[in-house]
Amino acid sequence: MEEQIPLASRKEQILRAVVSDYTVTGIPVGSQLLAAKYFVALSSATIRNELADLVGTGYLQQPHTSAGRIPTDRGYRYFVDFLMDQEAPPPNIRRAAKQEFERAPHHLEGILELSAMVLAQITENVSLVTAPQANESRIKHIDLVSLDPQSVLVILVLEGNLLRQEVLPLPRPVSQDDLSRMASLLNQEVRGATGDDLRARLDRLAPQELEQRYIVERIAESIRRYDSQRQTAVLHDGVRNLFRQPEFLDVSRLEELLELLEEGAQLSAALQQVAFEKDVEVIIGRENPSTELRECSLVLTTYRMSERARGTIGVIGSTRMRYGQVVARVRLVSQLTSEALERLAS
Amino acid sequence: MEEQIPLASRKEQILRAVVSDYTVTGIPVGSQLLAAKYFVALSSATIRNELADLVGTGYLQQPHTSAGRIPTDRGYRYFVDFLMDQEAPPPNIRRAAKQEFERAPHHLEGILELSAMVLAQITENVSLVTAPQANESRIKHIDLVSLDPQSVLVILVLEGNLLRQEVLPLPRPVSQDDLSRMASLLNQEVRGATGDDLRARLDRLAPQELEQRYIVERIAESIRRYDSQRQTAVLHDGVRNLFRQPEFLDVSRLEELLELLEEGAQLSAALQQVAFEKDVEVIIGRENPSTELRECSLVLTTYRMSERARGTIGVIGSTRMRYGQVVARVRLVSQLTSEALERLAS
DNA sequence: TTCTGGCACTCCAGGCAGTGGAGTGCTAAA
DNA sequence: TTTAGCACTCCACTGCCTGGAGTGCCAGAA
Repeated sequence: MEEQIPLASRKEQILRAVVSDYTVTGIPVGSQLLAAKYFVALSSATIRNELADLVGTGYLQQPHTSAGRIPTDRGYRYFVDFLMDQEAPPPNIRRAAKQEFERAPHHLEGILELSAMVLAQITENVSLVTAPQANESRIKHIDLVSLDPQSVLVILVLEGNLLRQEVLPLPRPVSQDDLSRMASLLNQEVRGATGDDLRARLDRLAPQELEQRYIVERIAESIRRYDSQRQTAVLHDGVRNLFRQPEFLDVSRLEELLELLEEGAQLSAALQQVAFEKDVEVIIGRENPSTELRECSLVLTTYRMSERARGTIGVIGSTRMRYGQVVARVRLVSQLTSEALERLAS
Repeated sequence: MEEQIPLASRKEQILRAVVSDYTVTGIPVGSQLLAAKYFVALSSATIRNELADLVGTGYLQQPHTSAGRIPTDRGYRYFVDFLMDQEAPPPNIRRAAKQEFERAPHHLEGILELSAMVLAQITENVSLVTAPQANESRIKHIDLVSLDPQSVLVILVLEGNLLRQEVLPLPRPVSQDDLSRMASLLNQEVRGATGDDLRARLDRLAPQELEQRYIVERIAESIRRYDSQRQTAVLHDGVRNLFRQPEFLDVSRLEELLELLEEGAQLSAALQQVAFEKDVEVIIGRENPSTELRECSLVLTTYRMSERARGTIGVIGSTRMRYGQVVARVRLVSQLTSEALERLAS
């Protein structure tokens, strides 16, 4: 990351105007337009001089000689770091989002899906949400349901009221009554345990009964499998928003992005790296480690479910996005998500 | 549906050749190509005469005067009804699909997602799957987990090992022990009940305890809400397959279809209408009730979960698709899905 | 009657040139 | 330091042309 030398005030104003106008219209911004719309006191020639400087220092670029200017990644970066006004979401949007969350389901997955939906809607971009990371799932409750004498449905309630199920064949027939007894025994013992805890306490938990040992082993395995799956899953919503944007008229760009979304693993890696301390993080174009994302920007932040458990939420879109608006709205949804999830934690 | 008058045999052969070639290459088929590739014994002039007839009777059309022929919806229909060979999926595809299903999860949703994924992959189109319809969900098991003294997590296991959860506030504190007792009581009573059953038997089930009555009421409501939601949900997968097809180079067509997919309700209506008796149903272009789908074909069939419960599974894509191949593969996945689900039923 | 070779015709895709306009850089004067 | 003026560049758009693919039709062959 190279150091940013502050620009002279007027250059800043011009950069801001170019970015603001371009992010809204998508048309390269010329000196005459700037003079007429943003700098009535100045002539277009003066502005041309400044624009030429800004191109020289790498904040702006020209698609071709006789076109207006558009921001470079560096220009966006400067804008985001120093010039951007966070546009507080208008009251109707705020209200609508809140209302959606009032009717939120009482479980993790439902809330995350809702967040993805709302975020996509109010930012008019593609939203991304990961499940809470950085901690292992803890068991809240176990239930054993007999499907037939030789197989049992194991239901795990994890933190966040997350349900997980697994069908296990049994080495020998066990009745529902026995299963129920086993379940209530386990419930007393394992509340709050992680997959690793279970495995460690295996001998203490069930030295006697073969079935019980077997079931506990499989539960431990299931939780750990789930935890590792969860690391890579990235929810998304709002692909249809991309079609409205001229930069995605080129189908190959759309395809690239869609593959990334349906694939997920690469994105996941990018999202992991969002620092928890930071407020909202903006990653612009080529700043992105992955080359597929060189023309995309990410606006990311974290939400919290509990002291330890945090996840990433944000937006992916063209580098030409209304950063001020998007940042504020990502923050809004992150906050609503946190509130909904903290209500779950217990 | 107008009546189909059988075509003379040679016309049929030519129609078949046009459809076969066009569905693979996407290039309008000319008389010379046909003569060289499919009808060595005939001259291109002869074929031209037949082609002109087929255009006259509405089976083929010309994009413009000096182009080759492409099938009309009617041409595809005739092909599908009378000419199509079902191309049995090659052994490696068959095997790969089977393998995927061997590792299928043991619950309805997971299996349906898997079906959508596999079907999209092997047909290289967008797959559609609805949950089983035409019956109300039946309760298999109930569990009550105390979250805090004043709220309870209700877990329902429905047919197909489908989990449903609901958090209920309690009018007054109830301990986990009481909840467990209540749950085991309910389990004995309600196994196999539908939402309506519960409501009908409410007084018999729980005349005494306020909490129990309240919980049973909410369970009944939850199941019925779920049943009605389920009617409209349509899973889909494989949107990225569309990008490879030249007909979707036009972004607006993609957008239309994607909106339909993310919206879901309209599609749902179309899928409901698939007759259970029929084998595989093919709906071509304008045959479709919805105008958004006038350039799309659907290949649909049903899968069965149990005697009463069936769902719809199939593919949506451009009218130019390889019907013979797609039909056979939809049938394959439908069968694998049925097998996986019937293993669940108990 | 059916098929076929021949031929004139149609239409599209792609290349090419011309044009108007938007926007620029530079220079000289205010 | 700003600005008016001007020559210049480049793109987007249009019209034109051309080669080629494919056609329809007709007259003669089978």
